[in-house]
Amino acid sequence: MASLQPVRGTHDLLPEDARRHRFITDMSRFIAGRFGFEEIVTPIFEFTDVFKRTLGDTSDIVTKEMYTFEDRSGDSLTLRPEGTAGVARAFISGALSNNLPLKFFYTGPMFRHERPQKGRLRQFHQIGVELLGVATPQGDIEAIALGAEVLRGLGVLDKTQLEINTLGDKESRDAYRAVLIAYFSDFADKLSEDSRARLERNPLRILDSKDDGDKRIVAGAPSFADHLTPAAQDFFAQVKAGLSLLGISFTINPRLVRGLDYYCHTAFEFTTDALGAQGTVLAGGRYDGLIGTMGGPQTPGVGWAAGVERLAMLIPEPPAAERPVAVIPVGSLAETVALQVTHALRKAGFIADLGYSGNLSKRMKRANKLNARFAVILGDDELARKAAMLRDLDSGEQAEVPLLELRDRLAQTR
RNA sequence: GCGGGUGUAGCUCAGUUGGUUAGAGCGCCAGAUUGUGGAUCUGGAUGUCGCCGGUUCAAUUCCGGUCACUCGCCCCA
Repeated sequence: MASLQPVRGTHDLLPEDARRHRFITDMSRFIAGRFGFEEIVTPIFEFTDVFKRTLGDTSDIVTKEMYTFEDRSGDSLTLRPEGTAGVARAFISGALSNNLPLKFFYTGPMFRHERPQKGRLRQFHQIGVELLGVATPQGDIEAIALGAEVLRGLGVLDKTQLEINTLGDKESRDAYRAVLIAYFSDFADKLSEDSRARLERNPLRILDSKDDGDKRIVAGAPSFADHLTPAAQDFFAQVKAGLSLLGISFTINPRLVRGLDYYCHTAFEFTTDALGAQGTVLAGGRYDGLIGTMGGPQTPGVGWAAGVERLAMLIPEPPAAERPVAVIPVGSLAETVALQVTHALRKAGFIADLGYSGNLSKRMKRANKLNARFAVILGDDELARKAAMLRDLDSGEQAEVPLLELRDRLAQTR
C-alpha cells in the first residue's frame, strides 16, 4: 500500500466520482436557475471574523472545527466551513441591498476539522441557495420547493423525508428558552453530561438528546407550540399550507432546532436512513437576523445547503460518460491519416480517441474498454480507396465509408 | 474531541493454534487471433501481510504505540 496518503478526511475524485459530482452540481444549478437563482462565487477563505461573527463564538464549528491560519501579512484567515457567511459578506461588501430580492446559488468545497466518518469529511462539497430580502412565508416555501426539485432532479427525492419545524420569532423563542431553562434546571443533576453543557449553550438541543435518561425528562418538557406568538403561528401555518398546495409532503419534527440567535421561523431538513449517522442530506432555514448581526442592513434571508458527497452516495449509478469514436490505423502509412481524421472528428464535435500504439486487436480492445460507439479502421486497402471501415461496436456490423462522408455518417447516429 | 471495530495483491476477501516458497476470485499483462473488440481457453506478474517498536531461536500471526478507514456519540451537509 502506498505510503503517500492524502490528508485525513480529504479525498481524490477520480473521473467516475468527478462525473457524479459534476452531475449533481450541474443539475442543481440548472434547477435553481428555473427558480431564478443565479450562481455566485465567493472566495474559499475569508477573514476569520466573518465566520466567528456569523456562527457565534460558542458553536462547535467555531470553537473546534475551523481551519484558521495567519497569512504573511498577519491577518487571521479561515477556510470557509459553510457557504452562507461568505454570501452574506458579499452582499454587504457589494452594497447589494438596493437590488432585493436576491437569489443566489453556490457550489464548492467547504472545510471543517472534524473526525471523519462516512459522509463526513474535512474537505467536502456543498451546493446551496440563499434567498435574501423576502420576509414572508413565500420565501420559505420557494426555498423548500427548490430543495425538493433538486432532489427530484437527482433522482433521490423518494429516498428522503422532509422534516420541518418552526423556531418562531425572537419573542416566541426567548420566552420558550426561559421556560425550558427553568424546567431543565430542576433536573440538572439527572441530565447527561452532554445535556448539562447544552443547558448553558443551547437548551433547545436537549430536546433532541439520544440519551435515554434525557429522553424521559424531555418527555415532560413544555412544548414550544404553547409559546409561539400568534404571528409566528400564522407564519408557520402559511408555510405548511404552501407546501401542501405544491404537493410536497413533510412531517413536523418539534425537535428540529438551530442553535444561533439569528435563526427564526422555518427550519427544515431532508433526511435519509441510507447513510447511517449522517442522515441529513439537505438542510436549511430562515435567518432574518444574520446580515444585521454582521453589520449590514437588516435583511431577511432563507436558504439551504446540501452535501454533494452525501447526495453522491444516494445516486447508485453515475451518469455514463459520453461514448467516443475510436480511430484505429493499421500500418504505419495509416498513422498520419488517422491523426488527421481524429483531429477532424474532434473539430466536428465528436469525442475521438486515437490509440497510441498496438496492433489492430489491441486497439480494438482499448476501444471496447473506452466504451466506444464506433471504430474507424484505416488500413491500406481502405486508404487506397480514400475510405475507412466504419464498425458499429454494439452490433458488430461494419461497412466501408468514403473518408469525406465519415463525419455525416457518424452524425446521423448521434 | 470521546468510545468500539477493522487493516493481507489494483479491488473483494481467504489463511497462518507463531515455523522455511502467503492464496482465491475479479481486474491487469501476454498468447491462441502479425486486419477486428466484447465470449472462451492457456500462460504470466502481482504483496515491505498499514507503519514503528517489543516479546521470541523465529512475528503477517502475540503485545504496545501510531496512521488510515469504519461504526456510534458530539455536531453537522
